[in-house]
Amino acid sequence: MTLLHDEGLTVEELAVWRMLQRVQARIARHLEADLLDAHGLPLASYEVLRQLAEAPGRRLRMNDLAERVLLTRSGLTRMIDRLQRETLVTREACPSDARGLFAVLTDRGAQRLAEATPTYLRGVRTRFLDALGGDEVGRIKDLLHRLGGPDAGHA
Amino acid sequence: MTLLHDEGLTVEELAVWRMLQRVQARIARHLEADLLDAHGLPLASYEVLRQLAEAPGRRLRMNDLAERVLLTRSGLTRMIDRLQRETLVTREACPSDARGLFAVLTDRGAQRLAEATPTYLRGVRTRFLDALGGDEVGRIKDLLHRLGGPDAGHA
DNA sequence: GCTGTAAAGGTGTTCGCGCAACGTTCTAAG
DNA sequence: CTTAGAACGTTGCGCGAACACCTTTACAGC
Repeated sequence: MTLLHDEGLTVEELAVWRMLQRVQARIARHLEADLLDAHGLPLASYEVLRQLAEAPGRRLRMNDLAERVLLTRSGLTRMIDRLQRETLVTREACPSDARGLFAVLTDRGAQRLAEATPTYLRGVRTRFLDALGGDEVGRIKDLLHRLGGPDAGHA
Repeated sequence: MTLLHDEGLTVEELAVWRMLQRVQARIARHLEADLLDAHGLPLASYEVLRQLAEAPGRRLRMNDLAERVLLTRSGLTRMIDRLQRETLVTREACPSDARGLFAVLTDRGAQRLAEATPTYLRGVRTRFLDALGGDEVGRIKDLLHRLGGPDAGHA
């Protein structure tokens, strides 16, 4: 229980944070590689398509979508540009607010998502869940939920 | 316990992975911002300096260091270039292997690290640990350790 | 000794992202 | 009605990272 400096952190606590970083990065990198060379789809793009697929009307406001996929609005603009170039997504005006735009999943986008999803799920299974006991999923979920703040809950 | 596709994942399991991503990204972004505007030091640079400070002789082979900070070798080359420009790090030849280079922490680097560390630790405390009960640290450490694979253990 | 293979590190290039600034539209206060 | 401020999305810019490739060195087999 050796304390570090005057912040009252133990080395163990610090190590936990480092581990969290490593684990997340490692898994994300694997998933990215899997998706990329099986479907030419970056992980971030996959997440965007998935969010849209889950949203009512397959559409989400840019701002809203940006928050969900942890991108800035400008970052999302470029991402949607790319996806639109591949005709996986369209932009549609928002009737109730002329400032707003919807990102809308196209049929091709939905199909592409469907193709990639098995790869993604298999990756999550093998890179992540297999290392955990089934009962531990519930516990880690509980812990992460506490860390996720007030949002972060989208079953 | 609804299952997804044919991979045998539950929605809960998938949600846990998403949460892990969100939590890590959110915290890292906060730490980055804190370090950046208090000391003009990106989080990744901080991690490099810290790894060097903890290493015997304040030095690490480039390849070795790259793995620890989750960078490719080329990424680390540029990073060390930058840190060297600020005289926080030096490169030294490896006596036993002419191909090898050490990245070595300078005194200025150590000092800069010391200045930034309270900010870093305070960030980890407030953005991460405060949301956890003390007893939960041990549990999450155990879980992450399992996910971290054979390495990832540096107290 | 040579030769082939692998490893270490660096370089050219490309790409994705965040920040700051901008135009547009909505909304509230007067 | 007018005007100040905020919200939404986009754009110019610079930075940081990965990928593919290159040089140099180490090490194995013959």
